[in-house]
Amino acid sequence: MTARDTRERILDHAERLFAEQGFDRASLRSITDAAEVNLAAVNYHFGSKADLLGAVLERRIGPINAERIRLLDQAAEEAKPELPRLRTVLECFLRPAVEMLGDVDPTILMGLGRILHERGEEARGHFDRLFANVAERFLILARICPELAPEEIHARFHFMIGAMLHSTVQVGPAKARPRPVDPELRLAQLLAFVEADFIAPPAKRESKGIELQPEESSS
Amino acid sequence: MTARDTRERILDHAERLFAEQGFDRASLRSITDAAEVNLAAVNYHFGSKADLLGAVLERRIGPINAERIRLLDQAAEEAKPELPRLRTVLECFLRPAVEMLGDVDPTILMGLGRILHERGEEARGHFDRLFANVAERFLILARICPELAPEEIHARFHFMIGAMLHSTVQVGPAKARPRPVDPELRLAQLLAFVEADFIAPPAKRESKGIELQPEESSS
DNA sequence: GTCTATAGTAAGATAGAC
DNA sequence: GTCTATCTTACTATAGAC
Repeated sequence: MTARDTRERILDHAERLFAEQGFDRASLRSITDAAEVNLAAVNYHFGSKADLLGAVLERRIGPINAERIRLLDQAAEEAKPELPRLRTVLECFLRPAVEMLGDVDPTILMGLGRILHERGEEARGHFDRLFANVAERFLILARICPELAPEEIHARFHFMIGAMLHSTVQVGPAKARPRPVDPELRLAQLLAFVEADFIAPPAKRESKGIELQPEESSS
Repeated sequence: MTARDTRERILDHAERLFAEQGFDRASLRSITDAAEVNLAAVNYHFGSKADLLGAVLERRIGPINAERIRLLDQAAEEAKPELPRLRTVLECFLRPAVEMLGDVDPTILMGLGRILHERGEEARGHFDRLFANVAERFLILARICPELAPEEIHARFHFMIGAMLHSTVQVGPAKARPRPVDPELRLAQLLAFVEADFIAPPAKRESKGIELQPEESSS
């Protein structure tokens, strides 16, 4: 077995087990046992359990974010000397995720999405690092929506990311979750939702979007 | 300090720490330190960490479910010899939660809601136990919606519970979450959403309700 | 790069004195 | 009921042979 095999095998099973059980409950032993590699290989290749999670997320999200930037550059080029339309920019953000994650087991997507919530502050580090480039490039939104203050743009961008993550956390029995949906349809729905969020006037965003079902709980 | 104080103090701080950090990361030691009680008191009063979580959930959800059943009995009595209206029954389910949780710190509600997701199978036991009575009584929905198969009723009921839990998992930076919303407004919104879910024709429930933002992820 | 063996830590649980 | 002290277990991480 080559070193590359070992690395990939660890990543594959770490991803699955993190998603299935959460970061804390998935032990390195269970991961290396499943991957049929030695326990010490994790620290050799990744340094620590936290960095292993980082690598897992990087492998999924990195290519998506690279594609986002590629599409955005292309859209900006085509629109010159104007700015691209809001919807176009949002599509540059959403399309790579919908397309590149379409074939991934939804259970894994849900699980990884949950992990980014689960461990607020610790995951925040991974999160910020992974999205640093994308967030910076998509500041073009500030020029497309000049009526929104920078903090407002920032909040809405985070809201958009959050809505995507949020929507991964499916609830109820598995069979109640209808599965295959046409990717273009999904993209259109998501786009409509997110665009509405960006078009909304500043301030006073109480009863909109995902807030439509107000916070409620545990019962 | 009386025994009752000890019990309540443990429950208070366990609830907070479970909500803030999740079940696994909140250690019994951190809980007993915060509550200023002895470590062994947890096992004395609750038996185990898992049972402590059960008691925390019971304390919040138990009274709500009791009130749900009380309201449903009352509605059924008033409607005799007819069946109560669908909306009335759903309101019997939703109102106690909205009213009785209105004053609870949203952070705690979110945290507890997340825990019920977080640890799928383990939490499922608590979940089923806590909702057993309520689920049984609300089978009256099957008679009110005779066009829906029993499994369909069951799925939609779970979907309703899930939607409530789901909506607790707020995302994005804390300041982006607008807070105080009029309870009656929240109830009305939630009711509209849930009623729409129940009124929908059988099968083919793909692009409705919370599914409106399709499953998507990690990016 | 891979392995064995183990150090070091933190956790849940409990026995037994008071 | 409460406390101290301890048992047992599981984990991450690493040192060092190969």
